[in-house]
This record gives sequence, C-alpha cells and structure tokens, in this order.
Amino acid sequence: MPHALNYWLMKSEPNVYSIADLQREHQTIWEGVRNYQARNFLREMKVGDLAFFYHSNATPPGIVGLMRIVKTDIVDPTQFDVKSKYYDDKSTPASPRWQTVEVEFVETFPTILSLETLKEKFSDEELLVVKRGNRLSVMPVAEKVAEKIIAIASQIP
DNA sequence: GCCAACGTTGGC
DNA sequence: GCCAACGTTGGC
Repeated sequence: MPHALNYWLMKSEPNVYSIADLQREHQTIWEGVRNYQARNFLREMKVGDLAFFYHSNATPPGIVGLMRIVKTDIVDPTQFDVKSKYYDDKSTPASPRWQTVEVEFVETFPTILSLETLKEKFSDEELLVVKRGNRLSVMPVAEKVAEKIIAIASQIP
C-alpha cells in the first residue's frame, strides 16, 4: 500500500528564488534551510508529496503555486561551499547537518492566495503560516486544509 | 526602514 | 542549565 500523500508549505523570497524561476528551471534543489525544525520537516518528506510555494517578503506575501517532491535525503551542497552564505563550518561531509529535497514545478495558481486571504479562511491552528510571528520556512499542511487551498486557488479569479 | 517575534550563541 | 545578548525573519 502506498504511503499517504503529505502536503507542505515552503517559503522563498521571490527576489532570491521565485516560482517563475522554478517554472523556468522545472526542478531545483531547495537549498539554504538552516533551521533545525524546518530541516526535520524536509527529512520527513516523501517522493510524491506536494508542497505549496509561498512568497515571503513579497507584495503581497502569499501562496503562489504548487510543486512536487521528486527526490529526498539530499545533502545540501551549499553547507560545504565556503563562498556560499549558507556555508556551515561545523558541518562535515562525514556527518552533514543539512539535508533537503529536490522539487519540481507543478503549477502557478491563476491568482495569489495572499496572506490576508489565508488569514480570512484559516485559523492559525489550521494553517501555521498565518500565525503571527511564525518564522518557520518549511511546515506541514493538513490534507483537508490543503484541499481547501487548492479549491480556492482553482476558482476563476 | 521599523520592529516584533523568535532562534542561536556563549558566558557563567 | 539559565538567560542576556545578538542575529535573522518577515509582515507592515
């Protein structure tokens, strides 16, 4: 029996890496997560899981599309790159600290689901990203909530 | 640019 | 193990 499909939400600042970048490149390694809670969620991901792409530090911030996890347990190469801002001198190839996943583009939603809209539709218990002060860049999304997000996103604008 | 929230670091 | 200082995130 196949594992249940899990849903996630992953944040990126569009001036660093946007959904348009992912659409053009088709797939990417999700580099640069340096928070243990977020990394632990990355470690839990399974091939086939779906993740909402969230633009943070954007105008407006919000969910802009969907991607799929295509490879898991990737050692984030930037942790060993001394020229990278994500370089971690406490991490060694023998025991790397930071794992991540490879994602592929699925779709850009016809309209952005702004943080304001998400706050209207969901409580902070249903959807962690609407919680005030939340800084986690990778988080799980409950299946029912995910289905509702997709339904809202699919409506004709 | 401001600043609230919160994670990390390091002295003790 | 506590906690003050510091750095970062990210909405506004």
